[in-house]
Amino acid sequence: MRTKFAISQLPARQIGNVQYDHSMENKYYTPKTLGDAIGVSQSSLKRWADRGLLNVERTVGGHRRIVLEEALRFIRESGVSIVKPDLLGLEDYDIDTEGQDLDSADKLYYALHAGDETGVRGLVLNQYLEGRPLHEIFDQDLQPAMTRIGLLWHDDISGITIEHRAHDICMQVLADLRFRLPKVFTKGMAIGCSAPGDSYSMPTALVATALRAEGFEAVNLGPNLPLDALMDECKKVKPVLVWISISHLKKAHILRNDLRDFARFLRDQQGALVIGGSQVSRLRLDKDPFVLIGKNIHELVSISRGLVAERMTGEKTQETKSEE
Amino acid sequence: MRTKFAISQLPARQIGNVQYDHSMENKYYTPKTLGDAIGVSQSSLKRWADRGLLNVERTVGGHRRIVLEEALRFIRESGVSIVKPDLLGLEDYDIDTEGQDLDSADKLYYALHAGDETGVRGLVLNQYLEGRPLHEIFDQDLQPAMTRIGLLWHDDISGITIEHRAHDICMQVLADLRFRLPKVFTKGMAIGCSAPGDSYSMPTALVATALRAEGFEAVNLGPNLPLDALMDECKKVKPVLVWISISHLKKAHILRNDLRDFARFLRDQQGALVIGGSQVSRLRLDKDPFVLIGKNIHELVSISRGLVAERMTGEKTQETKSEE
DNA sequence: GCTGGATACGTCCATATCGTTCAATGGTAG
DNA sequence: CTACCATTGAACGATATGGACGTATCCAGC
Repeated sequence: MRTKFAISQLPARQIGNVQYDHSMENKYYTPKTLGDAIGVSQSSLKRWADRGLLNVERTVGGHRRIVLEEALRFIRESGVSIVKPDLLGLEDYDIDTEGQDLDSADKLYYALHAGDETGVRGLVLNQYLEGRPLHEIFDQDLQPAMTRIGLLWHDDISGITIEHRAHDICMQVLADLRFRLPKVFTKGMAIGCSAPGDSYSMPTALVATALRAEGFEAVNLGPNLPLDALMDECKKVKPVLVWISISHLKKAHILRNDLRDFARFLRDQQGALVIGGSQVSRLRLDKDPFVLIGKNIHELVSISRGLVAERMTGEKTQETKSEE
Repeated sequence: MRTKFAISQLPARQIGNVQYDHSMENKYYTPKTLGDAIGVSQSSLKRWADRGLLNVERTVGGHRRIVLEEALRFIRESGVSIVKPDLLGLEDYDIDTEGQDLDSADKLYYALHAGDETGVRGLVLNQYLEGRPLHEIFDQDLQPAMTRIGLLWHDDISGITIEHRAHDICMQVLADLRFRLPKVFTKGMAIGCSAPGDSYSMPTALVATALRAEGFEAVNLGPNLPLDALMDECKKVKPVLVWISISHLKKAHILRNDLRDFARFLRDQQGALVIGGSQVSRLRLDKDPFVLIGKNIHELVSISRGLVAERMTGEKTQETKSEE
């Protein structure tokens, strides 16, 4: 094992172009990564390194590189706390992962599986801060993870508790997220719920959160809402968009007709109905021109953008002259 | 008494590492920020920290950094008032009461009725920071307000949407609260859910939050959990306390027997079962010496304190391995 | 191999915080 | 009223922090 010293220039050793030193299985971190991970500025990190508090190696070009063990030693001995553990790859939910690299969806699954509330929050928040759209995180990470956890259900009785706990954690993180989103509601009102008889609360919460991120003033009415109550509310607030999530379906034929009518009612007051959820296909409403279908949250968000765009142009012509 | 505020999504500028404009991970506050926020000099803050009244972490260079939860705990327990809420990521908030004097329960009712999410959050947090115990806020303000809103249900169809919306807001505020509580789990593990067949999610969330504030590592398994799944989980984590909320009751006789057995099973592994909720009296379990009944959250919290006290004395004779 | 955007380099500076001392304030007991 | 004690906020020089600057390096994508 090669000795590592700070400050003085190390012998030329090309480590810059790879993040891994394959010969030693060492992982290097840049000052930015480590700085973000422990929540200090790069300036401070540089100063500490130059003072010898943190041992760094240097690339040929003079850039600092920090080995994982040294980063950990420094964190432990200096007493600084880790703000974003996942930046260091430290979220080891070692259930059946043998040191392999996990993508964000896998990490989320393991964190949910382990009931690690803080971990889940951190993972989702970081993804969002790194610029990933919420609908993408939801569609590609959160929902698959929950589906996967739902499958445990069949294997073992403990799968039920894991699923319930994961559900609770998701709802908490969603609430946290919804609250932290900038409250700029430029696109009008959106309102939604789960279909009557459907008591799944997560899908509709996901939609509400994603739509808030899109700039809608999204009001979530939660699971299992009678359609006439929803209609009554729509008469009052005139939403641009109404979503209904359908993850559990009892009386398909009744709901189908109700949704048809509801969509037309909304149309009359310049609103649109978007339905989604795992059971939506059973309703066979894909031919109906007034009922929009979002197969996932991304689609729903796309539809919402279309609606707003259309509304803009529609209002512009309406200002001048309204023609049939 | 002029501290009325809610939490703002726009955080204090320049705290710690933040380089994104709307920092979602507001981790640390500097003495200046906190001092300005509560209107005291940095000198006093330093002295309090040195005397151990306020827990601070230190940067490598020795500067004090305060985490938000600790700041809120200190504000709450020391009774200082917040002068500039926005510095802590809270925003000035005053509900429009048209001059009339309303108590906090009434204000909460109106805010919930109006769907004013920010208002509800502000009111609850305000009460909490003024030193009122969470269980008291829940028992005397939140639950009565929700009950009152539930009554609207009968008058008018719009009562249904109001109730759903209020429920969603409550769940959000609870999540927010749970997140802001200091995470010191000194009293052991607590675990709970709503009874099988009971799909009300709020009571069990209230309990989880109150128990966290009490120092339990409370895990909420949400509504409608089969008892055998709960039992399976209890075998694994050996909770000190298990709560079951019963707001809706179908097969009373079956559940009664199950709960009896469950309570005895828990007893055998040093745990206690506490049940509560509006339908609890129908179970007629008040004679059973092993099934504890908490008529409200305050009672449940009291019971939990008793349990811990008893456990302490019990362990003193046992002298098992001590923790660091 | 070349190239462009992202990132880090070294350096400088404004501001914040450090530990400490000291004067002002306010309550209390004699 | 005075003497005493506790608390507070302001001041001090020294140090720490984070951001800004122009230049240099890194590395992924072609």
